[in-house]
Amino acid sequence: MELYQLNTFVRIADEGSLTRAAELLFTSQPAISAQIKALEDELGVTLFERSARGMQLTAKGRLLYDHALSTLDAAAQLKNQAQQLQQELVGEVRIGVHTDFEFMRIGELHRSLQTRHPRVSPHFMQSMTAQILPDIRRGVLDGGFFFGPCHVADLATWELAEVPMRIVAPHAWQERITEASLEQLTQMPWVYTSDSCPFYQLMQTVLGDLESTPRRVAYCDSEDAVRELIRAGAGLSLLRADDAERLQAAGDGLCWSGDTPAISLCFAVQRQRAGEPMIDALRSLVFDLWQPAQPSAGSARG
Amino acid sequence: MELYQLNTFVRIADEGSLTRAAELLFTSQPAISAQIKALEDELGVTLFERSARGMQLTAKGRLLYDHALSTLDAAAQLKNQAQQLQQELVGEVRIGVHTDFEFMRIGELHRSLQTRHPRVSPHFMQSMTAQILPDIRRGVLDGGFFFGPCHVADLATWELAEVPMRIVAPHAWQERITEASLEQLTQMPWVYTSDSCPFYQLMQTVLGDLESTPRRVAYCDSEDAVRELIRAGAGLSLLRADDAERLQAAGDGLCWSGDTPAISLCFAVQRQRAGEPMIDALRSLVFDLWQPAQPSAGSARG
DNA sequence: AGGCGGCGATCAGAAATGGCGAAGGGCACA
DNA sequence: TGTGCCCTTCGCCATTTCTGATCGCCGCCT
Repeated sequence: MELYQLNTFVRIADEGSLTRAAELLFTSQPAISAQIKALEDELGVTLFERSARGMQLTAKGRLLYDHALSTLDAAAQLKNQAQQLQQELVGEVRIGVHTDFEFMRIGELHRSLQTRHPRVSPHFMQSMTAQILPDIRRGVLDGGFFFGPCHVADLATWELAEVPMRIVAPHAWQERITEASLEQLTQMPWVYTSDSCPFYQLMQTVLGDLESTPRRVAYCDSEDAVRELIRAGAGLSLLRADDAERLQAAGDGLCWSGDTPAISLCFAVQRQRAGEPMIDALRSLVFDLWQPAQPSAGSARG
Repeated sequence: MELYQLNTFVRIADEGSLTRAAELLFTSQPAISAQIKALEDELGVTLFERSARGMQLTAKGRLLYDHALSTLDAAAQLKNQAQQLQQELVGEVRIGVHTDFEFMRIGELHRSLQTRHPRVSPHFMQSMTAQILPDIRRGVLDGGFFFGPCHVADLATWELAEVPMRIVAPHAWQERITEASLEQLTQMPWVYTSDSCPFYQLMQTVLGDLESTPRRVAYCDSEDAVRELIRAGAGLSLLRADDAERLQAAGDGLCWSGDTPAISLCFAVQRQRAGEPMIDALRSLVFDLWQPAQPSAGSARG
């Protein structure tokens, strides 16, 4: 029993005539005669009464007709679903997020993903730059945000924005910080991040040129820990400007007034997966959200 | 897209391996590989991810899997239904009933039919012997009861029972009837039935031998009319014994005490349809109900 | 009553399709 | 680096399916 036979079956039943059904099915009359014969043989049921005026369902045929219809219906639904899925993205994407979700506008990203690709379910995994890049490499993540430097040899990366930074001190250090030079800040105790962290590299850039190396009183991996240590009066550190100002507004820290270089907010995917529809859609949505000045900056070209 | 492809599809999905699925389907591995390839091409959707460990559903494949299952399910239901219908009788039977339904135990017949052949819906059509036999001939009725003589040239008939008859007179004729001879009854006015009615023939049998032909004051077609005319005092007539006694009990008539020949209750179907399962089942149920002495009496042999 | 037209069944040959075994390439695991 | 497993591809064969012609049947029209 095959679908083409069932289709023929209902067609003949609807038309009441084998000959007319054959025309509608763009085939010959003997062909579908044989199909029905085979179907009747297999089912062990006479489906039609043959007469000089055509073919008419028997009582049993009428009962089986409904089942044939629903079978064909289910098959049609399958084809429809497939048709829809053809153009549609389906599956999961795992996206690494290296800093707080609010700043990264993950809510907006999620909303636009849901709208444009409703069958894609995103996993937003909070992590750190130092974790995210190897996870993308290993395929644990499909894409991820990170803080620059943007160029990463073996990944496709794009710079999304420049994020202003601030040097922040504990609140109690007001008189020591105000008017202090960068040189003078170096003498004070610093809360450092691990050396794989881009903040570390930024600190090296800012402080590394000076003669005196800064005093490191602590190392930590997360911005949250940095904030907490500043709040606790442990030492100075670098924070995103918006973060730093919030800290200052809450009376938990002080922003140093001098210039501080910005850091690049970047996005990365595996280079060899850059052409995949899912990856491409993800990149496209991230771009829509962040509107980077040069859409394909960074190492994506290389 | 055909059912065998869908079957292969779910089999591979369940097994997670094309090779194992091929074994279970008693076919070769290249064969079902081609089937899936054709299915994927037709649907425009990649159903499986191929790896060195086997085949695994893609996200889209997982969505289509359910539809494939329900299609196969509907097809299986069709086959089951057909399987059941193979041994089952389905359709309508039209049965002619020549006298009142209660006497003919139509309720019981209906019940046994419903029990043994639930998909058969009977039409019980009240009629008269003179109508029923031609209706069977013409195929308007599939079978029917009638009053004998049982032998009907071109039909298959069976005698079910001997039904005792009575000569019944109006209630007011008590003194005229009691002790009257058949010869004397003939002198009185008679309610006759049409000459195609077996009651007529029975009357002819009973009265025809006598010298004096009976006085016919009325002709009518239905037993109901006969009863009513007796009740109204119009004349004598023949009735089924049970009917006659009920009439007498109600004070509406008098049973003549002399002997009256019985009439045969018979059942008929078209001779050439005697082998059809539906006809045969009907006959069988009628026999179960009436338990005739010689199951295949009458002209069924001839 | 007889001929005509339409319908489904059947048949032989042709076309298409599905299946098989062998060979090939990729990946994991040892 | 080699071995084994797994899916794909290829050429060939067997079976199925389709086609066009023909037949027999029945209802309808003349």
